[in-house]
Order: sequence, then C-alpha cells, then structure tokens
Amino acid sequence: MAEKTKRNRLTPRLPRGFVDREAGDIRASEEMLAAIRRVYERYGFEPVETPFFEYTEALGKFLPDQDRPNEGVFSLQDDDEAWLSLRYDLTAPLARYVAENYERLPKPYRSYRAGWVFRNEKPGPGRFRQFMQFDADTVGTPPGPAGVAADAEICMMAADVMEALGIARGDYVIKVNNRKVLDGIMEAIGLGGEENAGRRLTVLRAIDKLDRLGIEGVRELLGEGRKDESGDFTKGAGLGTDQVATLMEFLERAFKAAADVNATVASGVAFNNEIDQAYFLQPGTGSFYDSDLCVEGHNELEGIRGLVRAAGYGMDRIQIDPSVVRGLEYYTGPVFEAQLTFEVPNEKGEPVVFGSVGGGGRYDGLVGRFRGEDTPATGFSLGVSRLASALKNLGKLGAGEETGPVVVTVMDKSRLADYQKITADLRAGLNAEGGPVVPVEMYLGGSGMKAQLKYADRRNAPCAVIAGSDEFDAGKVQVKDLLEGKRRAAAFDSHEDYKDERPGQFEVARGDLVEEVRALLARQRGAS
RNA sequence: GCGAACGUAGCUCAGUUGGUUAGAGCGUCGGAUUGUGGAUCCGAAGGUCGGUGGUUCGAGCCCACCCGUUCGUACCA
Repeated sequence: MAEKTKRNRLTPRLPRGFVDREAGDIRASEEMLAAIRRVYERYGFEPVETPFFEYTEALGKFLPDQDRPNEGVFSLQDDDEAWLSLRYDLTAPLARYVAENYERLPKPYRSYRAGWVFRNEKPGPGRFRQFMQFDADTVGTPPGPAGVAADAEICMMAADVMEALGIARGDYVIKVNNRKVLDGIMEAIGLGGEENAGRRLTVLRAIDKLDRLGIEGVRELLGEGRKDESGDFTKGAGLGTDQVATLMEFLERAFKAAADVNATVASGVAFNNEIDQAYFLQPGTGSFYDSDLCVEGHNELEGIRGLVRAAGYGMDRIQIDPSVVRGLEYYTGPVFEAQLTFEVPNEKGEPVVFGSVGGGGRYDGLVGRFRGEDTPATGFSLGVSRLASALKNLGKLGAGEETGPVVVTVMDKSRLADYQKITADLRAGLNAEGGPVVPVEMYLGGSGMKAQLKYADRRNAPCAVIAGSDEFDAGKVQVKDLLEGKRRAAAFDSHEDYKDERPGQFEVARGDLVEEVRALLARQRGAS
C-alpha cells in the first residue's frame, strides 16, 4: 500500500529553462530595480505596464503555423481562434500601447517599465525561458536634431544606470553604432534591395561574431563559410573577393579606431577629440563612404557623440563601436549596447569578459506598423538577471546575509496566550512607524526547546526569547543573544560547561523586555 | 536545430571483466541533554542506480529509443 503510493507519486519538477527565486534573489533584484527606476525617473520617464500576453501579430512574429505554433515564442489560441503569445520583449508591446493610445499620450512620450518576458528556446546556463527586462523608451521625437538628442539621452541614462548600480566607471561601457553606416556600405557593394535582404542579414551576423571569431573568422563567414572545431560547417554570405575586401577594409579601419580609443581610455584620458573622431570619415573622398546612407549614419553618430561629450560623458563611458550590430530586424538607426568590461572567472577558472547586459536602439518602424506612417522611437533594454549575477560577481549584491526574526520560543504550550502577548509587544515596540522592519515571530512548530533554538539559528535570528514557569512566576524573561552565543561557543569543548554557561543569555524583567531587545539589536548592528 | 559527453541518497562522489543485500563523506532527523542553538559520541531515515524496452541464468554496468544536464555550433526579436 505504502509502496504503491510512493510509486505513483508525482515527481516535483521545475520546467526546464525556468527558475524559482528565493528570498535573497528577490530582495536583491528589488533593490536593483529601485536603483534603476530612480535613474529613469530623474530623466522624466514615467512608468507604464502592459500585460504578458499580446496578439501574436502585434509582436511582429508571423502567425504561428499549425505544425510549430510555438517556435521561439509561447503561443496559444484564444476561443475566438485568434493567436495569443507571451511577450518576448517589452518593446513590441510598448509599440502596440503607444499606437493604440496615440492621441491621448503627450509626445514625445517617455516611459519605462520592468517586466517578465518569455522565449521558447533552448535554455542554457544564465539563459532562461522567463527573464526580466527593464526598458526605457522615448517615442515621437521628430527626426533631426531632436531625435539625435533623444538617442544621446538614452545612452547617458544607460551609463547613469550602471553607476547607480555601483558599477565603477571603467567597469562598463555604453557602445554606440549606427545601422545606416553598414547598410550604406552594403548598398555600395551591391547588396541593396529586397532580393539581398538574406545576404545582408548573414553579413550582419558575421560582423556580430567578431569578438568571438576574430577578424579571420568574420572574413570566412563573409565568403564561402567557416568550419568550426567540432567539424560543423556554417555557410557564409558567399560574397565575392572585392565585396569581402571592401567590408574588411571598413572593419579593419573601424577597429583600429576602436582600439585607439580603448588604449587612450586605458591611459586615463577620457576626452580626446582627435582619437574620438578617427572613426568618422571625411565625405567627398570618392569611396563607398559617400553613400548617402553612410553619411547620414555618420552624421547621426557624430551628433550623439557631440552631445554626450558636451554633457561630460567621456570615451570611458560612451564609445562609438562599429562591431555593435544588435537587433538584426527592427532597428533603423543608432544601436546601443551596455557592456561590462571586467573579467570574471568561468567554471573552468579562466577569466572571461562579462559582456553585454543590455541594449537598444532606434526603431522608427515599429509603432508605424499600427499607424501607417513611421513614428520615431528610441529605447534601451536592460537584462535584469544578467546584471544581477554581474553585481553578485562584483560583490555589490547580496553581500550581507539577511537578519532573521526575533524568535519567541514556546516552552509551555498551555501559556500560548502569554507568548503571543510577548511577541505582539516586541513586534509593536521594535517596529517604529516608517522605520526599518524588525521581524518578530512566535515559534509555531511542535518541537522542544532544543529544536526551537536550532530553528532560530537556521533562520539567522539575532536573538531568542525564552520563558517558562520559573520566569513567569518571577515576572522575568530570558533573552538569548544568538550571535554573541555563537561567537563564544567555540571556546567550550565540554557540552556541560556550554550548557551551564549559556553564553549570550541574560535575564530581564518582563516590563523591560522591549527596551532590552532594542538595545541588544542596536549593539549587534554596531558590532557588525 | 545539429554534434558530442555525462546522468548512482538532499549535495559531492565510489561501485572491479556483467554476479548475492548498491556504499562513503557532508547534510538531515533522533538520542546522550524530560529547559537551551555550537563541539563530541551513539543511532536512524533517506535510492523507481534519469525513464522505457531489449540482450542475458543474472544488468548500476551491455544495446536501442526517450528525458534531463553540460560543452561546441546555429538561432536570439
């Protein structure tokens, strides 16, 4: 019978790619969210919240086909047969919200929101099917100088967020690029037009891999393709020699400029116009750089550069970097990426750069899908979980163990009312209005004294309150300082002595209990 | 998605060429201590050996498929 029950018992199983979050994680991420929120608020952004589900077409995904309705996203069919999907980012839902409420909203509309997003894809270490993003976007700034200013503001705000989270200047960098530059070059080498969209995508993907594969790897991917060490072959863009040469010329030049910037920053110089501008090309040289798109892209980048430098943000915080590709589909202009530059040991102990924790850019077409005309928009999205693990690595998060509750032990079960009164007095007396929370609880389990103290210990309680008939008769209470007791425990090797001495424990009058515990907690805070 | 490796107690792992009842350390719980968290000693619980099917007199070990984890690669709004 018992065996049978056991056999049929369900195994508790967390679905793959999802995580349970425990007290420490939740407190840490709430702290982070509050810090990020303060920065966004300072820039005049206001919160908005949209639901987890959207109509699938609103997310910009093709309608799921019957065979694989959940490719990439989690989708289900409503009872009116319409397809719904869990949102996979916060940008597409924002575009829907803005388009739907366009007439009511002040333009430009600045908003921020934090929320869970879902992706139905292969999970891995640090990669989940549900994770949190924290976005800020400006919608409706007209093109031209105002639009460039909106982009610059997003970059500066991203930098401010990093520092608000305690990430030191130099440990992060906000990188900026412009899709128009690469698009212009690709156009110039004959990759323009609808029929080349696929190849353009392949080229962008190849460039995106530069940090991992190096310049030669990218060259292979632009041409025939590349075979990796596992023998797997990745098909390349199939470009001709001249086309590859042109792209590589641009890349090498751009990376030389980026390397110079890094070297300058490393030497402690954050402002140097000449080095800062080396990436920018002089028009009229007769090269592919004269493509209209390219020039436009460069002008926008130069505009952003000028604004952030004028505002005091140097190359150590915001950099132009031609390898930032990002968002292969909907970005239409400037793109941003927040990178952490410090190294952390991986599981093999090798140092690796932490890398990207967020990104964004200009997406002028996204709101327009609902409105029939382009609506300029620019924004930024932070990966909260990745940032959290980065901060943990820096020791900026979850450093101190949370102090547990004051535990009122129960020795005599016939006097529960008395223990409850003690608990209530402590709870009321230790928790001033608007002050920090001091948790107080009465032990609610069924075990004896020994187990109750073990429980208090495991809860990381600062102290326990003990009272039996002796104490009640005398109008006294025992207060046990668990931290002090723990510290002194090592000095005992006989349990008898340990028990007789009761290190950290003292007796107080019932009427003084709240005051005594308050003083004890203050002493502990002072000592730590 | 493709390729590879791995999967034994809550955790870290041992388990011989296929051979009887699958072990250890740590952790958990109980006792020594009916009113006191540590240390020490004693004891106990805890396993569908990832799952299903097969080969065999006999499978933790061999084979097939599935699930899961990890690594590489692709994708990443």
